Amino acid sequence: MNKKQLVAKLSGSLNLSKADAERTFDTITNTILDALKGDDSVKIAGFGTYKVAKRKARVGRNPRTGEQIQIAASQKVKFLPAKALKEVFNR
Amino acid sequence: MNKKQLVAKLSGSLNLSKADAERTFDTITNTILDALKGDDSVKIAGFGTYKVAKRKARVGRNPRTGEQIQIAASQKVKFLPAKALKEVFNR
DNA sequence: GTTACTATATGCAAAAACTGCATACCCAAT
DNA sequence: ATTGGGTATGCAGTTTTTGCATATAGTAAC
Repeated sequence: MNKKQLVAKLSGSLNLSKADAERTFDTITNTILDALKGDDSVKIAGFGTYKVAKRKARVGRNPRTGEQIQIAASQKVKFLPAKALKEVFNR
Repeated sequence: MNKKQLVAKLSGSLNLSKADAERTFDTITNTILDALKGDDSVKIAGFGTYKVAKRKARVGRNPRTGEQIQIAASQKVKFLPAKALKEVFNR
């Protein structure tokens, strides 16, 4: 499912136009993003937690050539599924 | 930020009552969940992709006793941040 | 207020992710 | 409808993450 299909479904469920459904959805993702930018994690009970994880610089390797490569430190958004979410897929 | 705080923010941004904002939010997470249950991944352009990843069975360990334990195969929801999302935190 | 969930901390084995890069593919926006 | 761009895949080898049991503390939900 892509964003377009998701918005179409929401449009029906929420009784909104597709444009409004998309605006609503974008507002939510942007709100989550802003919180993460502000160095905050976002916990959604029953769904999961979004966190920004810091990755240290390290030595990697080009799999083609085997050449060693210095990899800079970075940050990535991690999603940790909540208990309820795990259970849905494991029973 | 927790769900309550997120809903409060959305209530403002979307000009909805808190109850409606929460309903809207829950509808979205449920829609995503349903898609994942249906063995589908959910791609959200500019944000990320939710996938169900299969984890193989493996050997674990009780950290208290050191006793070895067989861990069954399982599934978990993975979130892969989109390029745009990574760039926000790495520049 | 009471119940439920979540984070944490512990040691350690094995799975999985990460790196560059080219290709194929699918989506999004023009 | 076309095209540009993000995304998936495969490759190997090293780094990183995962998740086991369990109690406690803190937070959130109802």
